[in-house]
Amino acid sequence: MTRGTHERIRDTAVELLITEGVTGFTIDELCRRSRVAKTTIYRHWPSVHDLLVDTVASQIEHLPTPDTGALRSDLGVLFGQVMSMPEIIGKRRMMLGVMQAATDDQDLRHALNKLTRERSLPVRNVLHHARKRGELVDGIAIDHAVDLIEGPIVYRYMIRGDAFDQHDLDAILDLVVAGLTRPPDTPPA
Amino acid sequence: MTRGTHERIRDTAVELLITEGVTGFTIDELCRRSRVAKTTIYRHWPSVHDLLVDTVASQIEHLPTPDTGALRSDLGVLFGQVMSMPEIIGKRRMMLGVMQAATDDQDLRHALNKLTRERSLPVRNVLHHARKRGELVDGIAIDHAVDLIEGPIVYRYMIRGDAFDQHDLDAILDLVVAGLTRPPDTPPA
DNA sequence: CCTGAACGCTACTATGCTGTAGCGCTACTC
DNA sequence: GAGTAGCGCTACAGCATAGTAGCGTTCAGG
Repeated sequence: MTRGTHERIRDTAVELLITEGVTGFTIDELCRRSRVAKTTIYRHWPSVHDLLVDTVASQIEHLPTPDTGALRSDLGVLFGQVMSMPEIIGKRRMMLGVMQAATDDQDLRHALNKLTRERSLPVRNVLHHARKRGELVDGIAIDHAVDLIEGPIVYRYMIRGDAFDQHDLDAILDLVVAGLTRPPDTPPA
Repeated sequence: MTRGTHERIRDTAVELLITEGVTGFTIDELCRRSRVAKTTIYRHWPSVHDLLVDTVASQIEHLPTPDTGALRSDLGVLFGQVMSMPEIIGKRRMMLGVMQAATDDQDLRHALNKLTRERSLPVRNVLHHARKRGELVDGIAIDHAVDLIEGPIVYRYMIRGDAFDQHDLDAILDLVVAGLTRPPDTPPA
């Protein structure tokens, strides 16, 4: 009965999407890699488009929210572990391709929105914790704070494609937190 | 002699790249839009790859560096005018496609690097001015400051594809400048 | 043993793309 | 008036892709 056929296709599809991107996400190539017949793939998914959307949606991952008691160290833990995932740097091609394809494809856009929303959830959480502790400067919108934190990191590794070591990460987080938090001697309003 | 053939192809190529992105950048489609024969296009460029690289390279634009005497207002002027360009939002698809294609293509990568470097030049300039005036906190690397400024803006409009009005821009710039500059009552070291 | 589900395989249609060959037309130049 | 540069047009080869048809094979379960 080869129960694992569906899973094998799905796993190979994930690997193919990550290594080759959207433009290389091909049924023929998927056949070669998975050693599954093309007709079998079409027995599981009606079209390559549906398979692509499914594959993108499967990339959702739920990250834990650190709670060290201070915004700066929370962010250090959060992005430290994100950056240490070896596979994330390899997802650059995938993400760029999906983002571009999503401009023309509503299904992909929905899947991608879920991905990015889920991805930034821990950042939102640690920001809310910081606000409860009175760390945050008054009047900061959480949305803008999320942009401020994720923007430089994503920009550097995704857009520019530059290397990104621990020193860079610390420097950027220091600057960001300096803009978001009140000076240590300033009491909450 | 139809002197304008080369220019007509080039102009249509720019329009095609912007509206359809890299995946839609096709010789056949270029023929349809420019009303120029396919053979004629190949008489001007040896391959579609060369034409694409040329088209990307032609998108370089030199922005003036504002000098209002303060970092915050410099950035306000700079990004205010960048955001007001109506065509820039339409270049999202193009940029995403080019960035993805650049991961596999050295020529495209060079062209893209020139583009982004030229694009961030005014930001670097106003940061150097701010440093000379003593506005910047000591020890900040200009590279990191550029990431901090451009990152959130690019992230929001390019990655998330969200709307971006004057209020959002001001809020983000306020936060960024707060992290980069010393408090008003602190004298330079 | 028989049936049916799941899968493999080959072949096929249809499309769209790159790049080239060959021929003809026009208009400028000498 | 002859030559020539630039261009248009049709046709083609070659390739990759999406998706389908038809038939054979394997294997579990009754």
